[in-house]
Amino acid sequence: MSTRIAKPAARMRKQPRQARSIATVEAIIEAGAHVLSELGWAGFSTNKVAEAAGVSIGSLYQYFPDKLALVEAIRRRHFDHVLSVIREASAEEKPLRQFARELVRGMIGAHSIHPTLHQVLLDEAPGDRGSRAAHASFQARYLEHYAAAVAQYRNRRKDTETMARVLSSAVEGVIHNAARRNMLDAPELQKQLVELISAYLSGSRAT
Amino acid sequence: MSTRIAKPAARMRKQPRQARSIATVEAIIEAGAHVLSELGWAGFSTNKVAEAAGVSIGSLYQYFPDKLALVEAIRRRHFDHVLSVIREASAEEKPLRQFARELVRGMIGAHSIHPTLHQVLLDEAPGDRGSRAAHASFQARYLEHYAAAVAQYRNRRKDTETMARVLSSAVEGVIHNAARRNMLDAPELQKQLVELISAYLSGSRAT
DNA sequence: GAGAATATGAAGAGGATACTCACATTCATT
DNA sequence: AATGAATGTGAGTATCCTCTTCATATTCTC
Repeated sequence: MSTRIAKPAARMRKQPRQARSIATVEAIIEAGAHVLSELGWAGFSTNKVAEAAGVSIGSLYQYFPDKLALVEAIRRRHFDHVLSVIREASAEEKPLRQFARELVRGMIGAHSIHPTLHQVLLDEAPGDRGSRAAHASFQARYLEHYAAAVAQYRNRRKDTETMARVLSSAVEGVIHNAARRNMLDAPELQKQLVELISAYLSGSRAT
Repeated sequence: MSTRIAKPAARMRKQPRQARSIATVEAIIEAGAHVLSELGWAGFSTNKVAEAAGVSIGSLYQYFPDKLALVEAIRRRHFDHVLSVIREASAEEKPLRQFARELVRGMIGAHSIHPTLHQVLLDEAPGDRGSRAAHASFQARYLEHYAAAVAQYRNRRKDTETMARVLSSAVEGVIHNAARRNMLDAPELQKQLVELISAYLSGSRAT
């Protein structure tokens, strides 16, 4: 990656300049992700986020003009993370099984801290204004990566997109479910998930 | 369906006796499922449910002592439905592919009306008091059915439970996702889901 | 030490919530 | 047709949270 440009800065009321304020903003976003994942969009209130961040509510509004701007910041951070994971797993050509293993490892990593954040972000949290576009674009790129993998391991040209959709939602389903039951670390679960992916992509031809 | 015995009646303030009130209660439960699925536990308010049911808020409290009793009624109805679907699909011995097809068809049917009800019921909605037990018991029986199917098509004795877990959550994930995008009826999606199940259960033996 | 950056939290203004109750309507039964 | 039970109504209560602001206090940079 070329020199990290401070991201387009998501709608902010004021740019943090000192190290102290940068840490504050970071804490707020992190706490926001936590609250969002734990309580859902329902329980996501600015007061709770501030408290969870160990910060005054005033500080929150010092940097985020409103609730939505905060959600957008959280969304952006999470999406970036997830995309990088898939990109890495599907980079280079590698044996199917290895791809599956890396994908599972990466996805579990991306969800183990905030188990349901992904779901909430996609399904519950509203995305008014410009975020609608970013949202769709994330979904598209997300699926693209899966589709690329499918195309690579499956010679059939048809149904690639559908397969990508099925695969991604299956993986998400398993991980989400495991997270809810604190089973994300169970190695046999990881193994079985790898198995599921491999089986589907290698395609058993039994009737 | 054999003669439906009026279920043990979930905690109710008053038993509906006339046809009119039975219809009212039914409308309330149905509307409740709708609201719960559409707005999540967050947006689930008794006032909204009453309005959606086309009934006065007073009528709701005529039969349900409080919000939780209503959720329990909704939960009970949905769980019964889902269980019967799995039971039917995994009844008798049948070829793997046929089992998969029937399972997919049934699960899609059970989720097409209230796409996310299942998730909300399991993850978000609280279950104080005695419902905790019913909740766990449902989960257990739910998994049992999957496990039975896994055991039937897979000779390996090990990991049956994990496989059941993986399978069920994968299926749920795909269906939930498809529902959110109004793709539940897409035949190629159904086909691919059947494929996924079959592939996993018939087990590709590549390392 | 001056001025900017950062942090605070009580308070305002508004809305939503679960639930009650006194009353109106409709039913089943005679 | 009449009577009492069953059913239905919805304005109203009290409570709790919400998002956000602002005047003030602290901490940093230079």
